[in-house]
Amino acid sequence: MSKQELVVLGQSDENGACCPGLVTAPLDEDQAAELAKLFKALGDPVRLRLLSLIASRAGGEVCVCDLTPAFDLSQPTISHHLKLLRQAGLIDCERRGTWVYYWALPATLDRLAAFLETSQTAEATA
Amino acid sequence: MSKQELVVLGQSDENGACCPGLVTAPLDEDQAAELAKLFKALGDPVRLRLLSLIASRAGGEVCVCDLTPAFDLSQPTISHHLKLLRQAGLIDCERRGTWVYYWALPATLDRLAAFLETSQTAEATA
DNA sequence: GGCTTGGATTGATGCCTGTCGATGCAACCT
DNA sequence: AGGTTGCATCGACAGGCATCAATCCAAGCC
Repeated sequence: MSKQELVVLGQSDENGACCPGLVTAPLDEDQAAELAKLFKALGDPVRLRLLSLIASRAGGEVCVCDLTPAFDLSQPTISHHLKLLRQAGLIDCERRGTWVYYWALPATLDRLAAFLETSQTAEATA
Repeated sequence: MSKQELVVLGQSDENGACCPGLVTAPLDEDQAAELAKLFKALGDPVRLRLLSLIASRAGGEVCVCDLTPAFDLSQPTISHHLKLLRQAGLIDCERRGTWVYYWALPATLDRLAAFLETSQTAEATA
């Protein structure tokens, strides 16, 4: 059948869409290594909560001073986790005067979501 | 809009849909811990490749004997990774005569995908 | 200038985890 | 029964990682 023909679509690899989708085709080592980095960044309860705190924020931005007290951890530890999330491309930040603000990067999240989706909802109308 | 109304649906917590979605609301510690376990399972290149090999298989099943030679790793190591994927609920297996066959569990993958999706595509018609 | 406060960085420490060789176990085959 | 093959388990080891106290830097304030 043409099943294998279809898959080739999504993997342009140029814009960051990356990777054909988990169900679509086996990953090569490079793709797997890159995606693993992202999932590893999500593989910690503290980072997940941090990310959800940031991503669910109405204004789209959160000051670190609002994040730290939400955890029973030291300030350096929170800072460390934020750094990992940022290095993974899941969030970004900016210093604005005294405070540092973080926000989520939806593109990375959606990319991972698309990768995991098994029922390829062919929403790619483009 | 009714955006926030829609999301509440999926979080029944009874069937495994779990968790309101990353962008929707902050996670509590239990939700974060449970999801982190899943993402941690995905946070390794070898496991990602294993999962993609299994999930993309036409028949839906793969014999371990087909998986092991695809890696430059010892057989116990592959077995170890398969065990972790299975404990995470991402795959399951069955011994059939001499060989053991693995298959993917799409429900878990779709659940994670739905959790990560930022643009809640309200596809939950059910 | 000094002081204070918000965050990031550093270094150290203990745990977790990926890997392997060796072994065990189950199923097939003489 | 004995031998062989496919996988899982065990024990050990090395590297990675989460955490903290101490420190440092930047920005505001006196």
